[in-house]
Amino acid sequence: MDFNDSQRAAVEHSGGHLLVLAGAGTGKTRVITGRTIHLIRGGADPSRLLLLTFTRRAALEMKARLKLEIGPAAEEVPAGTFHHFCLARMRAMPKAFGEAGHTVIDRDDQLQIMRMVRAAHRKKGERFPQASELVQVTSFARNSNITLEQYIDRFEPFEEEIVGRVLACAADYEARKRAAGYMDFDDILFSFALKLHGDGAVRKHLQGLFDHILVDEMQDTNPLQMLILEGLRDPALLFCVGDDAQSIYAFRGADFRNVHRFTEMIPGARILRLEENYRSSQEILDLANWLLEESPLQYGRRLEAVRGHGPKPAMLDFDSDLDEAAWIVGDLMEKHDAGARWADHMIIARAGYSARATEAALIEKKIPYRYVGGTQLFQAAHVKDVLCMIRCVASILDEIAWMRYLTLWPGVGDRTAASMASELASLADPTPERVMRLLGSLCGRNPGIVEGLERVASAWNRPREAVAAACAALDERLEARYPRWDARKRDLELLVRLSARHGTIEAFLETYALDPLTSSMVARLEEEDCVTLITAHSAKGTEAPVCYLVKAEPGQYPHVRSLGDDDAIEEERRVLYVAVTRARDQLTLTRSLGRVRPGRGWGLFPDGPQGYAADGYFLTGVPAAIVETGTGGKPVPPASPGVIVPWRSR
DNA sequence: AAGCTCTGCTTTTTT
DNA sequence: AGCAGAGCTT
Repeated sequence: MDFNDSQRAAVEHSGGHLLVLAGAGTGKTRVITGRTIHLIRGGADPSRLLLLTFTRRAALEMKARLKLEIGPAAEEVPAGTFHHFCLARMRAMPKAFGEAGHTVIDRDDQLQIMRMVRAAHRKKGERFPQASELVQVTSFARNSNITLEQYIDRFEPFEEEIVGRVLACAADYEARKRAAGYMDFDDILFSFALKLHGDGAVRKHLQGLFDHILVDEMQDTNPLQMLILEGLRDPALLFCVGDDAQSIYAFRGADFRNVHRFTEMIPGARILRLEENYRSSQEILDLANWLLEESPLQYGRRLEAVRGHGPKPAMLDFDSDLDEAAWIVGDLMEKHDAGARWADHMIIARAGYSARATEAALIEKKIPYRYVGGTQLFQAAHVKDVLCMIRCVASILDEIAWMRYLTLWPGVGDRTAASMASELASLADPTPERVMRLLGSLCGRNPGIVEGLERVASAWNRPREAVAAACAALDERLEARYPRWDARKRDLELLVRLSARHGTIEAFLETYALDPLTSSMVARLEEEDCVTLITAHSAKGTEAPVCYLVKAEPGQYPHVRSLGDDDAIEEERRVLYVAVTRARDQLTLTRSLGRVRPGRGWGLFPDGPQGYAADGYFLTGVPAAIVETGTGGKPVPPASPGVIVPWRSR
């Protein structure tokens, strides 16, 4: 691999902890993988390196790149998300961590528990925070390593008179979770960090495992994750890579002070900067640079294109999002007809729902696409139904799973299901036979409840068959429950196929809980050359030659929900910055006035178009020199064909 | 106690 | 438009 001077300095850095501040497109991934290879070639033991990434996808990509460069030795390098890593270590030390047997639960399950405890604390007819808000707030506090009381003092999110009951609610949530043997995402980090800092022997052991810890997307780490890094370092050296201009996860507790104060927090650490952009044309970077210059914050960042010049970004206005979608799809087809690959195109949306119109248009024109960051396959209701049935067999104590499974049956509602679940939970010596017998006596006119479970249990050691048995057992129930069953049923076939890749059911369940496979990844298994539809958040770390940024309009950037909170608005700016800097050769921003026809949904401008001056809209006043504009679905006249310098060696 | 209907809200973003 | 939660009817 070739590197420029600053990249090489980072890759070959010796002695001491290092933070690499790498702007968008400056070869961040390249540097991390380069560093890993450099260490291995220099004699480091691959299994004593640790690669921590922010998403599972990033970890997989990193591994793939490593494998390409150094072959099978790449397999020995532990790489994964913080959550993944912590959980694996905890599982490996069951004596130290009492949590070893715990079931990992996802957000849906958290909500389920919170809903149950919330009902007990809410006074009739009172406005009380939704379960989702309660989960969000407690989660944020834990990731920020502060107590809920401190959080409430600082942000005052609730009315005075309900604070006491919110706290009680949170306490109940914890108790209930513990009693059922559940561990949520935050528990994974929290328990690990607690032990790491509270138990000298454990810490010593963990510190002895690694020589180098390499961290990707450092700006998105939260205080809890920083604590984990601080606990693991020395003698292990930290090599962290990040870009504060791309910090977009503050809503989840990420704190870019972990980047700004790196040298204070990690004594002896040094900082290196990467500034040459190898990804985009200068025209695309001009827009990105302008965006940051408009900010009241000093990012002190100006991206310079190594590759040279290309066409200006285009900004096209449409009457409605349908027109917008139709135009994008038409443009895609034109490019494809002219010989471009579908895979070179990425459609970036602010939020899942804002991609819907485009997705519909893609489907209509039968353009192959994958959707990254959208609705996750495993969150689809019918998939959860099947998974919960399997969880019932896995654990007699899995209250959430039992509730969900039992209430699928006719004549069984919350009450009946709850009492059945508690009978099961209190069963002394719960052998499978006893469980089934007890259940048989409880389920009255629904013998199917037990029969299905028995079939799953008898195929337990063959994941594929077990999952297939669960699907078959529920087929009739689910068909009655969901409209458009044919379409949904296909998801279950996928589920069965996915399960075949796992050795045990437990491994299958855990993988899904921790890394919910998006339907897109499933799509990728089937379709190689396809357009990528992706949220701006998921797009971080990726790139494509041609990018469309849909609904780049007022109300989206900044998102209306962030108005009134300066920090949140600034984060929104960075989201837009991330989106813009994904494009290599060509960037098209599209927007519509969001006019709504009465009775059809709601829009940001229910009273009709109000122009583009709405509340702090970031793209108000982009200099004409920076973008080409166009309206009404008519694209701008083709921009002067810019010359893109071919990839230069880096 | 179950299950239906109505209402009102929804839409950030993800491990 | 679609869904979750609340309340009403059976």
